Amino acid sequence: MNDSTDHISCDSCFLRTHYLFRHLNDDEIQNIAINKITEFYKRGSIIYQEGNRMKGFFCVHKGIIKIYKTGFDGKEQIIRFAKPGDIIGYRSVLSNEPACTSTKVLENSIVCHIPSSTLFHLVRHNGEFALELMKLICKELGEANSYITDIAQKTVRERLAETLIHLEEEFGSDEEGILQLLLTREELSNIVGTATESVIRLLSEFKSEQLIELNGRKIKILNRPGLKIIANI
Amino acid sequence: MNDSTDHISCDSCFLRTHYLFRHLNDDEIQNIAINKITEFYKRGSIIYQEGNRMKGFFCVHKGIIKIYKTGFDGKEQIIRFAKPGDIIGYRSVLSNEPACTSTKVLENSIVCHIPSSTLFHLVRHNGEFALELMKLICKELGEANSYITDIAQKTVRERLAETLIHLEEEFGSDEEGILQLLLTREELSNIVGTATESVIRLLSEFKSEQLIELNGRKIKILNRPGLKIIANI
DNA sequence: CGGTACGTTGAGTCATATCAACCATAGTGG
DNA sequence: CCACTATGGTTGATATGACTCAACGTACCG
Repeated sequence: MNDSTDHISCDSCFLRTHYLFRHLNDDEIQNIAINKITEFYKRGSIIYQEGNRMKGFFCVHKGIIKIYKTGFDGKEQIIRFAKPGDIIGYRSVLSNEPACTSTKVLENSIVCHIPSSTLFHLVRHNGEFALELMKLICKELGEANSYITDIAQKTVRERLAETLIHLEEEFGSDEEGILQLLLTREELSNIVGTATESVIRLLSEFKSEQLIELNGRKIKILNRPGLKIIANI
Repeated sequence: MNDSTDHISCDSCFLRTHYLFRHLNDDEIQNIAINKITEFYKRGSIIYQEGNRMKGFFCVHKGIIKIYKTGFDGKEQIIRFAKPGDIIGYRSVLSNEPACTSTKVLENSIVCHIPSSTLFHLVRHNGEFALELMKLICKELGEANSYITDIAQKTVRERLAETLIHLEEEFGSDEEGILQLLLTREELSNIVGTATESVIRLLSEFKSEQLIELNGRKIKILNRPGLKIIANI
């Protein structure tokens, strides 16, 4: 399912100057470079699953990954997506608990595995890194809290409209205005928290209301403000 | 609404050796002691609200506080509760964003306000503290993720049963087996994410099924395993 | 004593889930 | 090359969980 490809150099990695890693000094980068393992994962492969003991976390270099929990009846609930620059699996490492989510690759991905010890060392010895990481976790927490309120209070129709808006904000759309991230109807329903059939029906409602255009998995937003009104945002 | 009562000494505070603060050295404790403000909040008062700019975070010394978001139609969604030893408001401080939740006092509380600068200083200079704080945030994040899955996939009946179990686990019950934390039906509905009437109906269903005993806000769990089966846990 | 907040119950409605059938597509293996 | 299977998408019919609205009871408080 995955190949080890040690081609990505940390020095030249675009993530060097972005996000989390901008406060690392040369030694710290070297430490990561020595200990990291770069892996290629094909679409459909699973990086880790609920219950796994994690030996480190992953930094996404390329690709898109969905992060989900499995409900007791086996239905997936998608929690978020990870894209280049995002890190996954850090929660379990920091808490020293088994993973509470699973991660599946949606677009062929290159991820770097960084061992737990490196993470702990950085948090302990680089305050700026610790702060940056905390900000990131807090951002995720804030989003999770909003998500809770949405799912608890909004209708499926509202949530679906909101999901479309979010998908465009997070992954953008191509020249033709088609959402970059192609999802199955079932995956959409696993974000919204509803039945697949409901997503299908509501999408065609949106289509007949001239809000979107449909072509298989390709979704084009025609009327963003209209969708936002439906979504109450 | 609140009085400044500077009686709580950090040296003798029971939180000194617990949770988050166990890795602080004497200087760091002194720094907190000098800069903190101890405040008393009466039942019903609001410590901070969505949108507020935070100048620091709060450490709960005594009392119980509910943390909630307000949906667009004004309905509260309770995210979690804070009890002695918990900290609140840190998310906004760390992210340097306005508060995204509001906090209301359910039981008369004593909280210590610790300024942002102290928090940042600790994270930057005490790696063990940073790690401990991260664990705490990660725990909250893990719970939020489970909550999302629950609300999205379980029925109201299942969620209400689960809520009762959680309330007992978190706050315990007295000698008679009555849940310590007394909530209005509306507050229960704001945890579960449903209408007040639905909570009332389901509670009396549970009662007639001998799962619980009701006496106003006092709820006594008679059949915990039964509730867990309903809740799917 | 009137006001306010909370709790309860009933009736009606609607959004959404469920079940079932069917179609399209692509990949597989004999 | 065709039958076979799996996966995903669509539609219709039906069932029902949960919400809304409305009325009323209760308790406490100033």
